[in-house]
Parts: sequence; structure tokens; C-alpha cells
Amino acid sequence: MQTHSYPAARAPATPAARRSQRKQVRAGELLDAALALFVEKGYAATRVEEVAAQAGVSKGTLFLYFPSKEALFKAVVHENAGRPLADAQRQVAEYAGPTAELVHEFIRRWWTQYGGTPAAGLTKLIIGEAANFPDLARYYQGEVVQPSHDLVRGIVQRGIDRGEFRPVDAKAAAHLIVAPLAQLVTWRFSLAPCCPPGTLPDPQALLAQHADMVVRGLSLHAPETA
Amino acid sequence: MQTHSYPAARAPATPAARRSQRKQVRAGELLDAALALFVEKGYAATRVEEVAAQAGVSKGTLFLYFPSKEALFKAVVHENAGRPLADAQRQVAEYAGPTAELVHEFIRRWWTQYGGTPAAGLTKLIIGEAANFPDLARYYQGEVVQPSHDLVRGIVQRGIDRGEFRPVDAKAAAHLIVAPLAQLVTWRFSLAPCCPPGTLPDPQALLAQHADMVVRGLSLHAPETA
Amino acid sequence: MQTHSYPAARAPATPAARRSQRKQVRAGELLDAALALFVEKGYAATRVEEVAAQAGVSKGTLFLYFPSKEALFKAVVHENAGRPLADAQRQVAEYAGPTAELVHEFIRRWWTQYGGTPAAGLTKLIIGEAANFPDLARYYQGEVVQPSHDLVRGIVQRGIDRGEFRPVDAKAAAHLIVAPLAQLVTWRFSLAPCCPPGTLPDPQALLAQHADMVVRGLSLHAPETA
Amino acid sequence: MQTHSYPAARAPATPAARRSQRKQVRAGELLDAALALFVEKGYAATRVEEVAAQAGVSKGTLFLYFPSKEALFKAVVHENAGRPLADAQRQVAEYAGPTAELVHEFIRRWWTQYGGTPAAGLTKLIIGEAANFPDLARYYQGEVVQPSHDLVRGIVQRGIDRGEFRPVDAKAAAHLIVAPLAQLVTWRFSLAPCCPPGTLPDPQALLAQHADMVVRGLSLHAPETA
DNA sequence: TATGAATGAGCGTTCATTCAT
DNA sequence: AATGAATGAACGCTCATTCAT
Repeated sequence: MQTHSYPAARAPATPAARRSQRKQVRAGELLDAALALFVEKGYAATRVEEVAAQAGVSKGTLFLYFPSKEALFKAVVHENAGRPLADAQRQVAEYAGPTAELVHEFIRRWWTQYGGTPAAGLTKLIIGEAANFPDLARYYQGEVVQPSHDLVRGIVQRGIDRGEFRPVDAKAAAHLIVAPLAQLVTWRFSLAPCCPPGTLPDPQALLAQHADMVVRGLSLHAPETA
Repeated sequence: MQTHSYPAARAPATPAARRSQRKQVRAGELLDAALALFVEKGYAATRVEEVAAQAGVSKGTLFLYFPSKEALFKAVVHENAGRPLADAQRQVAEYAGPTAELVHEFIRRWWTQYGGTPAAGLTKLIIGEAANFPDLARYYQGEVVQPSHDLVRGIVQRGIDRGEFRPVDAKAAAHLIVAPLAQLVTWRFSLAPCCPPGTLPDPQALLAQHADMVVRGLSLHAPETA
Repeated sequence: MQTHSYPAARAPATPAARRSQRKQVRAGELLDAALALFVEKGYAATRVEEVAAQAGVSKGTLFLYFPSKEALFKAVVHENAGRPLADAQRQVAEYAGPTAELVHEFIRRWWTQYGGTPAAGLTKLIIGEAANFPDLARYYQGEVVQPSHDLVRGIVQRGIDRGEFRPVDAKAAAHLIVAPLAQLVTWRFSLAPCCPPGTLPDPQALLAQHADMVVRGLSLHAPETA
Repeated sequence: MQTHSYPAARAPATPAARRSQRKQVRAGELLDAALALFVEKGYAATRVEEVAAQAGVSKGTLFLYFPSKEALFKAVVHENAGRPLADAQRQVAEYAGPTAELVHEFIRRWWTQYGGTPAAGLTKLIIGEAANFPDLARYYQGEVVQPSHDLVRGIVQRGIDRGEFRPVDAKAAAHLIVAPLAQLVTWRFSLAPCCPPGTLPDPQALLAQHADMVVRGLSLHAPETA
């Protein structure tokens, strides 16, 4: 009978495996540092040496993991884009209740899983660098923006199909639902850090009111006055 | 014998005045070129030589008008910020009809006087460079963003005060009204130039639906289904 | 009647012409400095800053004249290759005396017009860098080496045709005539600077003996013993 | 029971000896790889990692055998210099026939034992790097070039002393005999790899004609016309 | 002994800024 | 006022060398 447990998954037996795991970790640290600095200062104003320093390695080491600053930038985008989107798609697909509630839930979760996290800085980053990295901009548009809009449009369409919402232009409605979310993170990483606190309203309260107004704007009958 | 002199008003008599006017023109050409290039490529990726070339002067000449690239950038922002805002404030103040119609009118005019013009590129530009020019960001926030929000909040408050709108949080409502406008110009100058045409909906139709949904979301009673 | 002379050719009247002439001079100084340093230390071991310093300008200035180190290198080769070759071709074509004397004259002139000048360093330079700049090597082979061999082969053929030389393989003979010349400059710029003086024989005496031996080797009858 | 042991001489009994032999082999592989790469690309353009890879070891391992890239380079030169020279010296010393034939034999053997082998690349390598490694250049001059010239001068002197050759300046004659040999290998490893085949004549035919012309140039009486 | 990850000095190149004309 | 040549600080990237395993 075998009484001892398998080797712990987090302490690999062989040196090779340990080294490989270390490399994964390092790459992740570099990507995190790069995301933070690119978001904070923009691509051009961020020096690779700063990224390396913030990740705790030397300048040369960074180039062991990414062949160029541009490759690092693209890796940052690829790494942070689309991850939470897939989660949201699953959650929406599984939802079974009334669509009005789904809208509230979707917006609430958007904040906890993306808008309130560091990854949200990506939105501002891409806005600022799109002209200099058109292929990345297209990638982001195709892999993140378009699917996001499709997802929201699906929610609106669901409401229409179930007789809960007015038969509006669902595509335009999706844009109008997404815009305040996008704008919120854009502000959060651009003007907000430069302005005295209190200039912006509390994000969660703002989002709640957004959801409320969207539902009112889409519903067949005006809800009771709050 | 020459009896009439058309360009009299534009051709000052004294050489000094003429020189001064020439200077104004040159500076204006440089600011226009700089705005276009900064918006297109970002601050760091725009070389002063390009700006000078696009304005039709040499690199050295640019520095006769602006002491540094940074000063040029700040002049671009100061020159283009707030211009259409004053018009909008006057137009809103003079309006006398129903608030719902004012919302539609405000959004329509925002597009023709700012959102659809080249100056709208400024919004994206400041978002991208805010971290590197915090004083500019504060200036823009104070002179453009805050007054814009105040203006829109005033409209909402007018609707509430006149019993046309529900007593919502007017400050948050202002954010939600402004966000799709801001997002529209942000997209127009970042992702849109990289994406195949047709990806974004027609701006004016989108804005019309936005105004409609805002009014529905704020109204006491649901309007008749369109 | 016009008594005053034309403006001196070397002091152009217009500032533009003066500036243009200055640029020519600067470019020439940079090319000279680059030739000397590339020959002395090789391409890779020569820093562009050294070249600039030796030409009396700053590092940045060099890049106003040549877009890259590689372009500078190629310009050095193009500038110094082929120039004396054309002279030699003319001189040979115009020669009317006995071929044996032409051989002596050709070798004598080769030394004064190429082998003994700084430009001769080019030979060693290209030998060392051919593998790293294959297009330059091909250019040099086609524009300098091949025509040189053709020129010498023509001399040999002339001797054969006029019944002065034995009917040898003229192409091989050309190689054998050129080889000691090439070797002389190769040594002059590689081992010679590292060795105590006197290690190599006097070039002009060596070349005289070379010409003598070549003529003896090619002649129909052995000349009188010297 | 093992009664015979073929590789006895090559498989030392003690582990220490085996390790030592292994070390010799590794070092030899590294030196071969280094020679090939240094000749092909020059010292500066060859990365130690390439040498290690070509020798089948990692970069770190190379530094266990050679303390620096420079030491590796010097070892390459010391290892490959002078090897065939000793053979040639013995062969010349043992020769008993007519000097004209000795010249032919010497040149023929030079090709089979050096000029036609990979080791001949060393000549071009040293020419290119002499300025950066003056001590090596001096070493090569003293240990290879000078003895080679002395050897050839001895051959010429032998011809003179035996009344076969004219009383020429033997030192200069030696240079003129060696130059085409040196030039041949120089070309072989510099321009030849970049040029279309057929640009250079067949080495062995060229060398035969060289020997023939040398003998004619040195002989007392002109040989019969071929 | 052998590895490959890590380092950091060094170089090519760019570009905002200055200055002589 | 206008030019464009000149500057030099700064940055991305390379690669010989070191070191922990």
C-alpha cells in the first residue's frame, strides 16, 4: 500500500522542470510590470530598463524573454486581452432569469472581473497606441471589442425576443451600453490619477445607475418611479 | 486709379503690424500641423521636424515660435480646448423649450460643432498623454471636462426642476450622457482608422438613439413605443 | 570691356553654394577618417564615434552624412575603389613602346598611384570583411579585381601578339603578375605595422625585381644576366 | 576473458586519464569550430555561443576550456600555425635533386599540405585581425612567415650556390615566390566564396605555371620554349 | 563537469535643441 | 526672420562573461 502522497505539484522534482516553472513566473512578472508601466506612461515613454527593474531583473534579462520592446508590448496585449471576456460569455450563456436582471448582473460582474482590475488599463493603452501598432489595434478590435459588443447585443436581443424590451436597434444599444463602461476605465487610467479625489463619482454607484437607466430606456413600460 | 481696396482689413498698414499678423498665421499653421500629427501618432512618436515640414517651415523656425516640443504640445491643447464649449453653454442657457428636446438638440450640436470636427482628436490625445503631462490633464479636466459635465448636469437638473425628469442623481446622469459622446470620438481617432469601414455604426444615428434612450431613462412616464 | 575676373571658383558667392561645398568637404573628411580606421582596426572594431572624432565632428553629425555605419562602409569602398584603375587603363591603352617596358612602367605606376597610397588599405579591408558584406565583395570583385586582371592580361596578350612574349596562358599570367602587388599592400596594412622595421624588403626594389622576373619568365629568349 | 584490447592505447585505464583525454577532445572540437567560424565571419562577428553550438556544447562550457574569447582566438592561431611548416622544412632539407624540380615540388606540396586544406583559412584570419592582436601578428610573423620565407630563400640560395640560378637577391625572390601562394589562399577565403564559380583559375594549374615562371625567371639560360 | 539563466558594459542610432550664417 | 548643419544625451539591443544548480 502506498501511503506517501504524490510529489507536490508546486515543487517539481527535476531541475529542468523547476527552471521551466521559474521562466514562466519571470515572464509573468515582466508582463505585469510592462502592463503597469505602459499603462502609466505610454509605450514610448516607458524604458525597457524600467520594466526590467520593476520586475526585479536586469535589462539584458528582459531580452531573454522577449526579443524586442515591441514584442513585449504585443505580448502584454495578448496576455491581458480576452481572458475575462470568455468568462463573461459563459456567464451570460448560462443565465436563465429576466433580462433586466441580467443587464444589472453583467455590469456588476464587468466591474469586479475587469473594470476594477489592473488589466483594465489595457483599454487606455490601446487607445493611445493604436495608430503606432495598427495590427494590434485590429487584433484588439476583432478579439475583444467586437465580441464584447456581440455579447451585449445578444443580451439586448434576448430581451427583445422574450418580449421584455422594446424592439430597438440592438447593435446601437450595445454600443450605448458598452460606452460608459469603456469610458469609465479610460478615465480611471488617464485623467483620474491626475485629478483630486472625488472628481469622479463612485464607480459602482455610477454603474448601478447606468444599468438602471439602460433597463428603463429599453423596457416596454416605464418602471415605477424609484 | 484704384478706388476700392478689398483686403484692406487684412493688410495692416504698418510693417510691424504686418509682421505681427504673419507671426500669428505661422503659429496657427504650426499648431494645426501639430494637432493633426499629435492626434495621429501620439506625442512621443511625432517628431518636431514633421510638424515643421507639414506647416511648411524648417525645424529651426518652429523653435522661434515655441521654445520646446513640450510648449508646443501645451499650446496645442490650450488652443483647441474649450473652444466649442462656450458656444454650447450659451446655446443651452438661451434654450426655452422642453428639456427632452434640449437633450436631443444638445447632442446634435455637440456632433456638428465638436465630435465631427478634427478638434475632437484632442480628446484621444489627452487621454493618451495625461500621465506624462499631469498639469495639462488637470487643466483639461478643469477647463473642459468639468464644465461639460456641469453643463449637462444643469440640463438634467432643469428637467427635474421642471417636473419633466425623475429626481435622479444628476451628476451621475451627466456622466452617463457624456460617456457615449466621449467614447465616440475616442474610437473615431484610435481604433476606427485601423478597422475596416462599417465596423462602427453611423455616428448620427447612434447619437439619436442615445438621446432617445437617455430621455426615456430620465422621463417620469414611458413615452409611446416608437 | 570687362576687366575684373570671374568670382574665384573656390569661394562661391551664394551661401547655399558655400554650404554645399562644405558638405562635400565634410563627407570627404568622414570618408578619409573611416578608411583609415576601418583599415587599421577592421569594420567591427571601429566605433562610429571614433570616425566622427577623427573627422572633427560629433557622432550625430556623421549620421547626417551617412544613414548608417554600413552605408558609411560601403561609401568608403565605392569612393576608393576603381578611381586609380581607370587611370591605369588609359595609360596602358596609350602606351606604344615595347611590352617589357610597359610591364615595368605599369608596376612602377601601380605603386605611386595606388600601392603606396592610403587607398591601398582597401585591399586588406575587403579581404577581412568580404564574408560579412558579400554584396560589397561581389562589387569589388566585379569593378576592381576583374578589370585589373583583364588589364594585365591585355598587357601579356599584347606581348604575345607582338612576338615579344611566349604564348603562355595569359589569364594565369595576369594572376601571377597581380598577386605580388596585392600581397604587398595586404602585408603593408596587416603584419607590417606590427613588425619591426626591416622585416619587409623595400617595396620599390621588390617591385623592380618582380617586373624583371616577370619579363624574364615571359620572354622568348633569356635576357643577358644582369 | 578478454584477450585482446584494440583501443587500449586510446582508452586510458584510470578515470583521471580518461577525463584528461576527454578534455583534449573537447578542446580540439572547440578549436576546430572556432577556426571555421573565425575564418568565415571574422573574430568580432563570431559569437562564442556559435562556436560552442558548433562544437556541440553550451556557451558556459566553452569558458571552462578557454578563459576568454581572446584566449580562444589565440589558441586557434597557435594550434594551427606552423604545423605544416615543419614538414616542409624537413622535405626541403632531404631533397637532393635539381633545384628547379625542388621549386616545383615545394609548391605542389604546399598546396596539398596547406593551401588546399581548411587550415589555410588562418592566413586570411590573421591578415584581418593583425591590428587588433599585434602580439599574435608578431608571433605569426616570427613563427610562420619568417621561417617560410627563410625556407624559400634557402631554396633559391641553393640554386644559386649550385650554379643553377642567377645570383639574384634571394630574399626578394623568396617574397615573389611566396606571394602568389599567400594570395591564393587569401582569395580562397575572402572573395572566392562570394563570387560565381569559375572566376578564379584552377589553383593547381595556376601554381604549376607559377613554378614554371619562377624557374624561368631565375634560371641562367632561358629554357626551351614550351 | 556541464548547463543556461543572468548580468551590464558598450555601441549604433534618434531626435530635441542650439547656433552660425 | 529663417535656415539647416551640428550637437550630445538618451535609448534599444547585443553579447562576452559569471554563477547557481
